[in-house]
Amino acid sequence: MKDVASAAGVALKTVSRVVNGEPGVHPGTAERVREAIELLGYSRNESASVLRSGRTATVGLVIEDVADPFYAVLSRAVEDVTTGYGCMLLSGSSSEDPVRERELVGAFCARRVGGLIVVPAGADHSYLRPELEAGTPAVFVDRPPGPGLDVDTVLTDNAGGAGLAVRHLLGHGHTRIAFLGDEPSIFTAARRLHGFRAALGHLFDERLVAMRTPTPAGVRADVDRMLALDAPPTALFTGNGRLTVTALRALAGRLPALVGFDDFELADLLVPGVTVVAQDPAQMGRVAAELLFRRMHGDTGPSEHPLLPVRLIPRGSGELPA
Amino acid sequence: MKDVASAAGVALKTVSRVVNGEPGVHPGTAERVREAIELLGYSRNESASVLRSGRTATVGLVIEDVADPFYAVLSRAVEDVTTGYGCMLLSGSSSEDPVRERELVGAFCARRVGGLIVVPAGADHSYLRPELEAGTPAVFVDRPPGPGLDVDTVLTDNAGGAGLAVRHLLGHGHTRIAFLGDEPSIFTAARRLHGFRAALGHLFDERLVAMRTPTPAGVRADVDRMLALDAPPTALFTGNGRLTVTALRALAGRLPALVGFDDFELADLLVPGVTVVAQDPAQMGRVAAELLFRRMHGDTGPSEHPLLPVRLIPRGSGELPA
DNA sequence: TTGAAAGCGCTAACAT
DNA sequence: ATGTTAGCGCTTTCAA
Repeated sequence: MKDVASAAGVALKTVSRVVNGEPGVHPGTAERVREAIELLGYSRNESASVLRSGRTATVGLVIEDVADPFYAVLSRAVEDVTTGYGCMLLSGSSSEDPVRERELVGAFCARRVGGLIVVPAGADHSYLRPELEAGTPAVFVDRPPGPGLDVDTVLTDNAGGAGLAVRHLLGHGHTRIAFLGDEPSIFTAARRLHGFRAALGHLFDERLVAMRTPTPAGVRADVDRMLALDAPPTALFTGNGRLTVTALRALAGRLPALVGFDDFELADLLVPGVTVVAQDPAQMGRVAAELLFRRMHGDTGPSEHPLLPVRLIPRGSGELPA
Repeated sequence: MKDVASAAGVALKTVSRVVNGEPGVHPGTAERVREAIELLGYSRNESASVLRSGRTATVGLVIEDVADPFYAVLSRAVEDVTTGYGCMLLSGSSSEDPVRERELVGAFCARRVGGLIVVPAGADHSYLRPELEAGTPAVFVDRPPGPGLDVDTVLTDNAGGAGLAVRHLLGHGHTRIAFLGDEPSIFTAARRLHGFRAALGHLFDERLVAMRTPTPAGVRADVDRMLALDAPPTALFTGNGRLTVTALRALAGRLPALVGFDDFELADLLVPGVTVVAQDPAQMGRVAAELLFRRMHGDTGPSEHPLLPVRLIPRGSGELPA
């Protein structure tokens, strides 16, 4: 910057003004400065800028796994909003590991991000309190924070969606409906089980519930066990997109009626088409990012907790008769 | 840091030593410092550290679109390697826009990333030369840089893969094979067309080639046109994952034999299963990231250009008779 | 083993 | 419209 200033024959501060688009610079002077910048290949040192001004133009995003289409789409939506506000996105995958989640948040805070969007893996987020009090806003997405933390959340109507699926299957004559879900320690899995159970009422049967990390072998074992029961299920509700796909493979032709939570590409091209309760990960990302930017721009109102709706998309598998 | 120092009764520099794990600090002193850090909730200001030391512990990744499974998986692989080296990942989607690509690279350089991994959207990368000369290494992935830039690249054997697909279809008796590809200005699309043409030889027919951004309406129009020819194609080669899926929808039951470039989830569950020439985006990300870190660690050998192999996965659609 | 002082590149605050 | 000065929080260099 010093070099640019002397090349353009102006003071340091004038270069700073041009670089930051601040008003009060003669157009001719600005032009000379820009030429010098071009000539010298100057690029502003963001670290120095952040250090001095305290402003970052960067937000941090912690998700579970970018390679998961759900989070990939969510990431893209967050990125688009972020870009619209002239900011960059730092992001990382926690792989469902609370330690990694905390490391990522720590690394983001050390880089003085202006705000955080977090899909939490852990159940205790008290480590975030100092940052929140220091003025770094955070929005929790898909799952709420641990107890005692009053932050904005953007969640899906998990229980309602599960209820939708169950009522759809009941309406097609099913009374033996099984639930395949992720580990119950995961918030969304627990909420979906809750909605499933509530909608089934007295038809709920403990033996038709299996919850675990969806490995092919594990899901196959669960499916085999259930199909071998005296009164096997005639319908299946799968608690997330990965589970739906894993279950379809495990079923291998023995397909009972099936409704899955989460939409996925090609669900319409399978035979039969897969009926799903669809969330909108892009909307989730957009809503969370817009909320974060409102906070970053000084909105100090009470914390907000939008609940995003889901919709059932019938495609065939959920309309098979009992 | 100053507060921590006075709380622990030591000098600033000692705190710095502890924070950075530098040797030559009495264990007892270090412990006192750590307690003070814990007590005050201190977290190191990365911007100040970068400003002074010049080191960043951050790398930048420019891809086309995180929401695309191919790039999502590649991102994750890059992230994993990056994390292994104790670094963070800044990433952004160019949406196939050269201007955006350049903006992203500029933003990363302003943040003084230690290195860049770029899936280029543009055809001119001379803007990168100052950064490269300033010592920021770059690795180009999936597509090479514009002319005149001597950087490492990690590419897939696009032409070879297309040849593999064509020979597979020829082997099943097809002589009228159509090619649906992305815009020819995209490197991979051009290379795949090249391989397709070379493998077909005199059987190549201009009328059986359509290249464009794969919108549902556009692909449908192409497919309809080709199927209406006097001598319609009996087999189809689709030039990337998105195209394969879009074409499957457009075909809607009128499926000729089909081999697609790029594997995709559920390709095995469709009926018939979709035969593909599979790339390995995770390997691509890993190879590129490892190469970048070697450069960041001072390897100044001649630029490298690994060509990643592909493999044909027969699943049914590519084995349909002519 | 520990500390003091200088300065990284920039912007805020205050001149001119 | 432009310039001067101080200092952001850290690491480097050198000294004790």
